[in-house]
Amino acid sequence: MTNAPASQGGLREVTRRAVQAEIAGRAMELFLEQGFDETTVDQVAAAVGMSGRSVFRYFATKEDMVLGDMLQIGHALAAALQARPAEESPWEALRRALDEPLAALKSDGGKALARATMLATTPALRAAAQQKHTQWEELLLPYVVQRMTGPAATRELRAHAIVSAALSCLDVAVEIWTKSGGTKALDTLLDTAIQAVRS
Amino acid sequence: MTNAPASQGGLREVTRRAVQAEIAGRAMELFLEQGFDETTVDQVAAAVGMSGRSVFRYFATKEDMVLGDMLQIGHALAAALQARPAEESPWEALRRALDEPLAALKSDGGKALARATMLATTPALRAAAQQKHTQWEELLLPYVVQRMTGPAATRELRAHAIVSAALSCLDVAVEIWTKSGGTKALDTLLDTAIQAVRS
DNA sequence: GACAAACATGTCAGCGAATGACAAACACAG
DNA sequence: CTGTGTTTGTCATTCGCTGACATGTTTGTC
Repeated sequence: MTNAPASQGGLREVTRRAVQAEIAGRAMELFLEQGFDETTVDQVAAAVGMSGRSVFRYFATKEDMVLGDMLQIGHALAAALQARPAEESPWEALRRALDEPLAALKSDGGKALARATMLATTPALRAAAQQKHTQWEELLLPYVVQRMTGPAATRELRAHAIVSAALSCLDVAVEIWTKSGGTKALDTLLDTAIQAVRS
Repeated sequence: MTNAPASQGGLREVTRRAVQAEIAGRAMELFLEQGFDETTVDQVAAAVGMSGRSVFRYFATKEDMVLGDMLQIGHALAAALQARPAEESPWEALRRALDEPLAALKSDGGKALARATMLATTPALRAAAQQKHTQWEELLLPYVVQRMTGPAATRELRAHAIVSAALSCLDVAVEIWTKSGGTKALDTLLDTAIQAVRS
């Protein structure tokens, strides 16, 4: 009546996001405190005052409490890639598209670093992150294919190889970055990695 | 004790390997028949006539029944890389070191293809395979670092990037290979992928 | 304001992977 | 045969995760 349903159940979606963020935040605290594997889902649930079952209605897996936003970032990355000028080569466009997420990591200060460190030292999280990484590849692939020249028959293969290699460079750069305690410049590391690969 | 004093005390180790192979074989049959996720460890155990608990004394995880030999291959790969002439560039040496495992895949006929297909379509296996892939990186890294020229400060970073990119190329090539049903030449796919990345 | 549909939550029950503890069966040295 | 060490089975338990059911709580409609 008086209120337009904004965006059809918009309120529900807002509260849902809020609860999700609350869970992720508390979970992150506990994980950093006592480790990811050493923290049970029920502990997280208790910390936010709900049942363990309900937590799984907000996150499909325990890992998603840490990596839940990576899919969003992937979409943002794809959008940024699509927005790059068509003249840029695949490598160039990919590198530029990574600028924004890279800056986000830097501005986030120690929080992103702590997260990256935990991610690097927890096998279960590493595995989950690599899965997201694969999703990114699928999101980015079409926009790289568009930029490919040369024989059409191998276009998909070559585009896929470039995307995968670029993300590998990102991973390596982030790894060295975390090992350095965040002192080294992440964008320089990435540039060096990419240049080395393209030697 | 998942690890072994290996070469010493041969008989025990031999029987152990034999049982391991037996389990892996039966497991593979069941997995291909009814799917990896749809097969319980107890089913595999029953098929080889032992308790579920004992199966876990031969394989640390269910995934290892499929991927158990990947670590060995990694060591073989590292040895092959080390054996390449010192004049070869990192990329060249890595490519040549991959020749043998590639040939093994080809000669194995449909078996390797079926395995690769299941691996590609089962998230849990993909994740585990990527973990082994990371182990490979660590095994190969030192021998690539040896081959690096240029500023020493970034040598590790650049070497790591190249190794990671090379294995990414391998993954992409294998993926297209499985999608093609094994018709396309795997080594050509890999060459094309590497060339594209180094553009 | 009443009512029905949609949604969120708690509770209970269960599956399957993985681990620890203990006892029995076995091989093998002396 | 006896003692030692390894392998295996059995039992119990933890933990991630899912399904089913019941109970409220919103939300939108008449």
